[in-house]
Amino acid sequence: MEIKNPTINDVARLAGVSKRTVSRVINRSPLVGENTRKIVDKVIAEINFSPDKQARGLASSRSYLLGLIYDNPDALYIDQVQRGVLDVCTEHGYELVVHPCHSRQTDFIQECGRFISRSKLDGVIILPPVSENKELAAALRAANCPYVRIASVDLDDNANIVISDERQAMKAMADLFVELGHQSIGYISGPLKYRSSIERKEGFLAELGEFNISIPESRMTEGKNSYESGKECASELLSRTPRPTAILANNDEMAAGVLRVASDLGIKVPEELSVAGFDDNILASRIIPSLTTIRRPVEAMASLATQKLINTIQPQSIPLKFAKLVKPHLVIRESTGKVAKT
Amino acid sequence: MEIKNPTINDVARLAGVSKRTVSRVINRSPLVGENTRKIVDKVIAEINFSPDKQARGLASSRSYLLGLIYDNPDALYIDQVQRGVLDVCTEHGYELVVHPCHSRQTDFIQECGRFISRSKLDGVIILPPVSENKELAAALRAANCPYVRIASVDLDDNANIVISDERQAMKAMADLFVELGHQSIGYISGPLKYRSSIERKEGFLAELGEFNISIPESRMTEGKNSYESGKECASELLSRTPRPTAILANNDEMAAGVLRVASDLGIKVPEELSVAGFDDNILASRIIPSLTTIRRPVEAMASLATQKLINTIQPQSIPLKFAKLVKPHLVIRESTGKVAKT
DNA sequence: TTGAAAGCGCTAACAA
DNA sequence: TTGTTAGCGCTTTCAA
Repeated sequence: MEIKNPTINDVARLAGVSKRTVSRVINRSPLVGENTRKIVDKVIAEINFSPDKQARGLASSRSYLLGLIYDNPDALYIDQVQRGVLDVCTEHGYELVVHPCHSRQTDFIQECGRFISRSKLDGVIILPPVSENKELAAALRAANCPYVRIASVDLDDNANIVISDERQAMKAMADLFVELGHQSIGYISGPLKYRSSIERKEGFLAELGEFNISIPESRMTEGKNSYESGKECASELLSRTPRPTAILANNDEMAAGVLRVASDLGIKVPEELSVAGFDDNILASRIIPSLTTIRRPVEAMASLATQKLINTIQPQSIPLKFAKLVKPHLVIRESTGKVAKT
Repeated sequence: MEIKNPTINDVARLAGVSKRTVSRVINRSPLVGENTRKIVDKVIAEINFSPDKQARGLASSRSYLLGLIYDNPDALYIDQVQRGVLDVCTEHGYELVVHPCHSRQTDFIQECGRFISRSKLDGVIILPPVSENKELAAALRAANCPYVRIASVDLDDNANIVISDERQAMKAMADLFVELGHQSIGYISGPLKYRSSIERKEGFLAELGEFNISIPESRMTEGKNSYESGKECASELLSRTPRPTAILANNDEMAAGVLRVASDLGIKVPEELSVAGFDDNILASRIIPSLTTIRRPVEAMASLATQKLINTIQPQSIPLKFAKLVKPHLVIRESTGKVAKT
């Protein structure tokens, strides 16, 4: 009792009702008789009908497509996000269209706009660091395009953002450094044009301050979050006298750069130098010595963001305990140890 | 002279021609007068019109959506592929929908079918190791869904596949091992249910054979391509007497496992043990010692696959020198060295 | 609670 | 070379 490509008309005919009624059943309208609904549902199941997205979209000006906008070189992070997003997407009949972009590009905002309009995306999820871009958010709001940002600072309404409390995580990292007895600490920040870099730096410094430890300017450098820049910053910090006994980098890539420089200089980690990063990317657990770092619940954040987005698109479709803040946590491995006794 | 949401009707009216003619211009039909075309193009530019994908799709039963099917844990690989695909996609007005899947799942084929039909994908690109799945390819062919596979062995028509010549690359790796003087070599293969694992293994062994070097069964293990299984296999191989002076793993993840075990056992790399992998993923260049490995031109392969796919969907749209075979190449780093003199 | 009919923006037979 | 006219499969006024 199957039909090749069943349409709403087939269902209507077979169920002995009108198209309109079938449409109501599909869209869970409450204005359908208990009995009628049953009959229609039965036919739908029998001929294995599922509504055509394009037709639906054309008629209702929706696409059932969500977009993912990012300008982030960390492939592992992207991959985890995609999986988290897709989990929720498929569950609710949405599909995910990816869009790596170049936020430095001059027509970046328009370019994103074109991306959204050319496929009539129902909404987008924006990853850091693009998520910090005010202009983009403003353009999206102006274009009436639902969006959710994933970020590390609170820069939007609850419905439009998922935040990881990185300040709090850095506090834990500072506590660890203190506990291990480090006083002479080097810090490699991310680009300070990003709020997240500032957030992490401030969180770390503030907590150290609680223990009356401060980091002089000469032991703070600004990196670019890349492996290469991690190496450059590490070379600089490790040439200082006295040499820091510990270095914290804004991410694992740069921390890997620190490990490399230390190895080249014959400095033993963690005996002579403790090193830590942020992200817990694949490197962190594989590198030798394995890296103490901070892990964000990336997939969970992505899922939450997607739920919020879908809830904006079709209100009340997902009953949510809409947490806004997610807690990263410290992962202690081999690269950190007690400061050497003098 | 802009219109809020210009449609084909606006263009037709303003250009003083019929809808049909505008449609012809949009679709580059040759059956349009030189003059008419100019006028229409001018109007299109003036009011910034771009055809609605959904409407187009509904009418022509196409979606301008391509799918990416994979079941591969290497995030970096996926990321590179996505970028390669998107490069070509956007250029030709297509969008990319991602679909990580579970090929062990029993209803895997149907699940992919649903993915394709629910968004009426115009075609899909399949990554290894799913790309080796015969059933999937057969189902796609039966469903008349254009596809291109990325693989390491020739298992389809030229139009449907892009191959990396991994056998050839493994030959180069074997040459290196021989050149460095290794005779006692350990090998960690990938799961031998995958053709690519077999291909790499055979390529390596065959070339060694050319130099009258053979690897006894006791120095060959079958890994699962994971870091953990790399560690297990390495423990096994390194407990053999005499100990191998070199170990080649089917991928970088497992090679990283070998480095870890060697480090734990106090075996110096490369002085006492040479190690090499395959993939050149992010680990390879960051880990200490950095890993000798093989790099495939992943982005280029992905772009080529996409061009082939689009060419299948709309014949002759891309003039192509349709290469089928792509050459990976050896990347020599710190983890390999001359065998220790006895 | 249900149905008839008019589109959504585009493509594609068929004519002219 | 160009236009007329139906739809594609669905949603949605409006009326019953």
